[in-house]
Amino acid sequence: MSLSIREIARLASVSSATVSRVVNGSNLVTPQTRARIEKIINDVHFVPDRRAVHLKNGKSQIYGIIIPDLTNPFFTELVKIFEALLFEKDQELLVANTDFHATRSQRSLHRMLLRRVDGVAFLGSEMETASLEPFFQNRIPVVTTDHYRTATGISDITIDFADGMMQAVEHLRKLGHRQVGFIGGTEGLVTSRVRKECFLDAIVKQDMSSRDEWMVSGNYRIDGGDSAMEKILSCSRIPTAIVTANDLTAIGALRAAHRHNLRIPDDLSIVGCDDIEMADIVHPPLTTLRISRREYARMLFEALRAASEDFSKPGKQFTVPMRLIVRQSTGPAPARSAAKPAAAKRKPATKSTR
Amino acid sequence: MSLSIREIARLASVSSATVSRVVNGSNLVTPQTRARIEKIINDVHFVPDRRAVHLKNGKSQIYGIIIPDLTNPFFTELVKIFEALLFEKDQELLVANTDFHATRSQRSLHRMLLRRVDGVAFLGSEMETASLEPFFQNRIPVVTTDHYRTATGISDITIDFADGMMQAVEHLRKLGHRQVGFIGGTEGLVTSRVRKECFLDAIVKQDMSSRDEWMVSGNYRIDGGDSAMEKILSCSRIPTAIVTANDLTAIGALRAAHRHNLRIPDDLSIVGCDDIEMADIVHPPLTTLRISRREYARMLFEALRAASEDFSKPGKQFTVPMRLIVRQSTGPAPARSAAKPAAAKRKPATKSTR
DNA sequence: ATCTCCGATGTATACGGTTACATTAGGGAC
DNA sequence: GTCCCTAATGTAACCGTATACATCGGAGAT
Repeated sequence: MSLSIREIARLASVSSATVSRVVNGSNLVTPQTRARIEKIINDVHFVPDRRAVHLKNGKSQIYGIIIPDLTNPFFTELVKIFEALLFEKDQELLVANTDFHATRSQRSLHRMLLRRVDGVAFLGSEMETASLEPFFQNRIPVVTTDHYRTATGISDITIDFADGMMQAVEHLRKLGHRQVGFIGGTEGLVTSRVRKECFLDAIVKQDMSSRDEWMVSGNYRIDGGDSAMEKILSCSRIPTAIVTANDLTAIGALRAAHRHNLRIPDDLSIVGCDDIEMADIVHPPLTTLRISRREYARMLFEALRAASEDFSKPGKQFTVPMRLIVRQSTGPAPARSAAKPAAAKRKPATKSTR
Repeated sequence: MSLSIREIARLASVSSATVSRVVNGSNLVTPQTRARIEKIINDVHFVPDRRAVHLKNGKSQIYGIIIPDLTNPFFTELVKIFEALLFEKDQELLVANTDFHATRSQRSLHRMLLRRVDGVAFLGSEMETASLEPFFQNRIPVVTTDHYRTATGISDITIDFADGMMQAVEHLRKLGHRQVGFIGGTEGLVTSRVRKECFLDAIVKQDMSSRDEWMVSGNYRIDGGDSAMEKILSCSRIPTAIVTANDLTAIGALRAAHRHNLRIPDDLSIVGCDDIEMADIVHPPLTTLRISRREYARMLFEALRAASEDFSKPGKQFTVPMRLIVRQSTGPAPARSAAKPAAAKRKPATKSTR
């Protein structure tokens, strides 16, 4: 069907080895021979099949990335940077989206294995540690996130939520807030638990308080933040500030708050997390905990590169810092302390005519 | 290094063919033999190398998608749906981001070729038709967008901007607008030219008017929309409505308008294009021309699938419809006709304390 | 003129699977 | 007991490339 190196060899009346040398720029070929073969290659549009090369030399020049939500800007910005890093090294990126499903995560991991990718960045949801065993066996580097364990060839990256939440809570405390709520991520994920615990820890350490009914789960998406906010607003008392598991959640919370005619930040302060581009565009712009995608992507890349070079080295534990970016969704705590402001009665309909 | 099928064969004292049969579930194996081999496979965590399979049977089970901007939600939503479609068929997706660079487009295309992917969806920026020649030669299906030409194995998808712009302009006309501006996409791209021409066509056909100085280029991103809007607002007269090349552009325009204390839609109406999720979240929610990602992704998929099955068939030209979604960024034209409203004098600084 | 040496090219095998074809063994029909 | 058929297994070639090693021939040294 498609041309092979032997076919070219036949056309040029040389051996396949010589053609291979020409293709790979070996200097063991006469300029004349080279020219002749190159002409033929151009004439027939011959393009060598890299798959054979990869099969031959082991490496596939493909990296895989498994992420939970391809529509979350945080991940796409990350993927974009990561892809650019790979592009420079002539490597490519296989993308798998899991929608937070554990089974999709597992299947995606297994496929990466079948393909013998050169490395996998697993940012997906839960995964059994056991499923990384075959990667070790096949000497395929892996970098996980929030897995809190490393092994030979397997590194881990965690985000410094402990510090981040501390910054966010301190910021709120200085603004006079004492009653703070939290909208978390998808129920049952390790990363959700971590965020929540770090938040609670910060609250306790700074002598502030929260309530069980103000700790609601979201789903890391806008709609989840929206309905979580609805739940909080239906409590008999509401907090003066809310911290969220990520920016999309915060944006959803913002939308629900607007629907209830709450003024942000006058009636309620909201803190996001990630600092996606959108955070600066919504109204009001979000105060949020920034996670540098560039730094994050570089860690993913470095972790995999290091393990590629010397697989025997033990994996490394990386930590990504968080930095509070103060914008306009947080402000001084309202005078009424944790009481429902008048405006919070739900207006039956907005002017929406959609 | 990593286990091969022959290694398993040796451990089980059978031939590699038998192991292969076990792996592929052939019924030409005794239950006892099968059980014995399966046990060994499990014990040593053997995972067959798909690359060899692909090399053998030609297909690689990988599709490639080349897109201009991985951070544009329109594309990521598209990629997500496309990936899900492939996932069902046990196929995978290689993603390449071009950032609108022609050279990156070319290189990405070439790499897809080297990999012998089973098909390529090219949503990138410009590309020479000639670079598709080797895809034809290697019988690799391609689907392009806004390329306005097809060939054997090469399909094309275009968005019905002519109809879409007509809907948008008609909507504005009914609201009393007569003076309409346009913020386009990146200068020099075919798709930008098409959008602009369709807009102008609609304006002329509906007896409305525009001005050269109200026709500004953006870059399909938020910042481009923002600065394009700045340009329009610096004109001696400004239009009462503005149509944009995509939602991100519209959102940027919105931001600039807010900065100038223009009320939307009271002072100025804005129409977006794409209907990304964000369009419904910004303030005010955007009136926009919806392009169904699901439909679009399915066309990409169908085009490639059809060509995979029978490469000899000529490519097909698909058209994606646009549908106007009216939200709150458009309203009746202001009384002052194309005159600058008082508020449009730029306030030196907003309350931004960022 | 002979011997070396090296540059240019060819030969053959490996990579890890699949599979057409060959081989073997065991059971049923006669 | 022979013959035949078939189910189970083995053998070997192939996919497209890289490359270790073999070969060949000409230039330079002696």
